[in-house]
Parts: sequence; structure tokens; C-alpha cells
Amino acid sequence: VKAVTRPRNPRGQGERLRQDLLRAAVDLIAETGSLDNVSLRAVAKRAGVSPTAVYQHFADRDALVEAAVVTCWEDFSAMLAEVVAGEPDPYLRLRKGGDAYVRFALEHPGQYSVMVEQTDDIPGATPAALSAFNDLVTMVADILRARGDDRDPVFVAVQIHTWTHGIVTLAACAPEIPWPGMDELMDSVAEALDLVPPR
Amino acid sequence: VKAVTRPRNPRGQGERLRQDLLRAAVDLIAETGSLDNVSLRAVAKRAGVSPTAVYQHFADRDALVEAAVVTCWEDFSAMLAEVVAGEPDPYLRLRKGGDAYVRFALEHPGQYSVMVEQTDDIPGATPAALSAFNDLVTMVADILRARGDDRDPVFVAVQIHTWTHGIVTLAACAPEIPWPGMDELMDSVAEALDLVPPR
DNA sequence: TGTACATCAGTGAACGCGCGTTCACTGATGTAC
DNA sequence: TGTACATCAGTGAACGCGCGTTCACTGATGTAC
Repeated sequence: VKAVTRPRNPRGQGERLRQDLLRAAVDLIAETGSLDNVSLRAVAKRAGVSPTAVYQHFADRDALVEAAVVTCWEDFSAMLAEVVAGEPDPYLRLRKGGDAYVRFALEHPGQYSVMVEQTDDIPGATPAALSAFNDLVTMVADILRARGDDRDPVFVAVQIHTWTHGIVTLAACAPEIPWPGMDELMDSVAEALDLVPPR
Repeated sequence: VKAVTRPRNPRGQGERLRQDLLRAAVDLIAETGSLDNVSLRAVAKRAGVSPTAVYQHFADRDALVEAAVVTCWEDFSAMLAEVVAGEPDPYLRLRKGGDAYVRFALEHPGQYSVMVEQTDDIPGATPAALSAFNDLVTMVADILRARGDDRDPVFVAVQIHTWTHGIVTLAACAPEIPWPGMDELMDSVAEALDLVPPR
């Protein structure tokens, strides 16, 4: 919305505009929670550049939007990986990952809802989504193995994923409900699925 | 999209156009799963009428869209009420209601996602959403009372609502996940929450 | 019974807006000779 | 060292489209006298 004054990039640095455009597009996703408002012209204006400049880095508006959604997934995955890195205890890995997941969804509701809703419209997003889900399956499998539990880790992972998703989605967009605490709700998931560490 | 040839309503029957417009708007919601595509002109064309005719029944485009979302909620509530009517057993009431909820979400994904996502943007939708949630709390309270369970019915209702919502939402838009059966997933919710009937 | 008139249920042209995309262009900067 | 030229990083005007909204209108039908 605000027009930025932007100096022209020096000779070999045209790629910088590409990053600026992606950043601007992600900002628009974050603010509106929708892809419909991510117009090529709005992204260009946000980056302080004329609409036609976009075509130097993206084939058309669809390519720009797709790249922006993929960027959202990369940000999310990098954040999750960093949180879980170096934590050997499987219970704590799941716990920290779950907390980070919820935090991301609540702090970046625009990105979160776009990532979830557009997974099947944006081809480039499918591998990222699948990879994140596989990480969850691995974490669950580690826990189940550690406690000699013979449940199917994929099924349990689907339970965790869907239930958690339901909690953060509704928390973000159904203020009419008398919400108990988010922590309490998330704890109840782990408890109902019998995934709490043995004492 | 298709232009319908539509005879002019007779003298006292102008209200019929209002219903036709709402039906057309709900159809557009069902097909696109978004309110952005429910333009005044598209609704008018769908109803076989000129765009300006809409203003005889709605103040502006926002009023038309809001009325359409409220219509979706009315359809949903009427369907739920009909399914549960005349079922005295509290376990079966919850079971039938849950099945109908899932069926509605899967058969009408457009309406469902709009209803959930737009609850806080559309003032007229809040009472309907609240009323549906209260019905759920009542059902849960009946079951808890029947089995002498002292959990908070509101908390358990939030668990059911969020978990179920997560299941149907992801089922509708995350085909990359290896989905187990929908029935199995729903059963696992009732089981994990210890809401199955005693044998 | 006839007729003027109000009302009802709409239509059609026009406006300014933001959109995606095209086309021709500009001006600075590096490179070849 | 000088200069022609290619390339890079963009700009600006223009197109046709669908949008919400306004304004003036039309033609059938019921009602008052």
C-alpha cells in the first residue's frame, strides 16, 4: 500500500528484486490471509517498483503467488527445524514442535490459513506439506517405539495433526466460543492420545 | 454463469426474487468456497436478472453476501435439527449429529469453509454459530450426566468441536496425507474422549 | 364501465476503479576492439 | 586511452475485463374516482 522509494539495483544484483517481491507478497498474505488480494500490482507497489518489473522474475501472476506460498512453507519448516534441532528426547521433540506449530499459527494466521487451504491449488506446496507431515510421523514413531506402543504411527500422526489444526484454526476465527486456555487444550490432545512421558 | 431466462414476477410477488438471489449466491459460495467470487453482478446473472435489480432487496453487495452466509447457517442448522429430532438416547444424538456434521462438511465444502472462516467478519453469522455450539454443549452435558462424569461439558464440547473440525477441514484440502478412513478417525475422537456408551 | 394515476418489478447506460498483460522505451554500466 | 555496443534493470502508456454503484427510464397492473 505504501509506495517505497527504491534505488535501482546495481548491475549484477537484479536477483535482489526477486527477494523483495517475495517478501512483499508474503506480507500481503500475512495481512489479508488470502491469495485473492495478492495482486501483481499490489506486490509491485509494495516493493516500490512498477507492475511490469515483476515479469523479469516471474512468468505471470500465478508464478509469483505460487513462489510466495512456497516461501511461507520454507519459513515455517526452517522455524520448526530450528526449534527441534539438538533435542534428543522424543517427548520433548514432539512437545517443542507442537508448541512451535501452535505459536506459528497464532502469530501468523494469514500465512497459516493460506498454507493449509491452498495446498492442493499450489503444486509447489505439496512436497513441503508432505515433508512436514513426515517429520511428525517420525517424531510419533520415536515416542511409540520408546514406550513399546504398537499403534500405527501414521494414524496417530493424523490424529495429532487434525486435532491440533482444528484447535488453532477455530481459535483464530471463532471468537464467539468460550475458549479454555490454549495450553490446556493442547495438553488434552497429548493426554487423550496417551503420549505423555511415563513418570 | 449461465444466463437464465426469467419471467417477471407478478404484482405482489417481488419477494420471490429475493429468494432466487439468495439461492444463486449460496450456489456461488458452494462452487467457489469463497466470498470474493460472490459478486453482485455474478449473483444477478445467475438469477437471470440485471445487476441493478439486486438493489430492490439488498442495500448493497455486503448485505447480499451477509444474507447468503446466514442462509448457509440456516440450511445447516435445519439439517442438524432434523437429524437429531426425536432421538431420545444421548449417545445416539451425539453420534447422529456428528455424522451429519461430517457429512455436511464433506458434501458442501464451499459452504462449510465459508461459514467457519467468515464467522467473525459477518455479524449476522455469530448468533447462528453460537446456537449450534450450544446445542453441542447440551448434548455433551446429557451424556456426561448419564454416565456420572464430572468433566466440564463446555471443555469437552470444545474438544469435540475443534478435533472434528480439524478432521473434516484437512480431509477436504490436504490430499497429500495418507488418510485413514473418516469413520475410523471420528470413532477415535469419541473413544479418546471416553464418550462411548457403556456396554 | 371508463380512465387517470400510482405502484411494482424491474431494465439499460454510464461512471470510475483495480486488475493482468502487452508493447515500446530508457538510461546506466560493463565489455570488446 | 577512447568509443561503439550489448546488456541489465527497470519505466510508462495502453488494452480489455469485471466490479459496485448511480441515475433515469419502462411497461404492466392494480386502484380511485
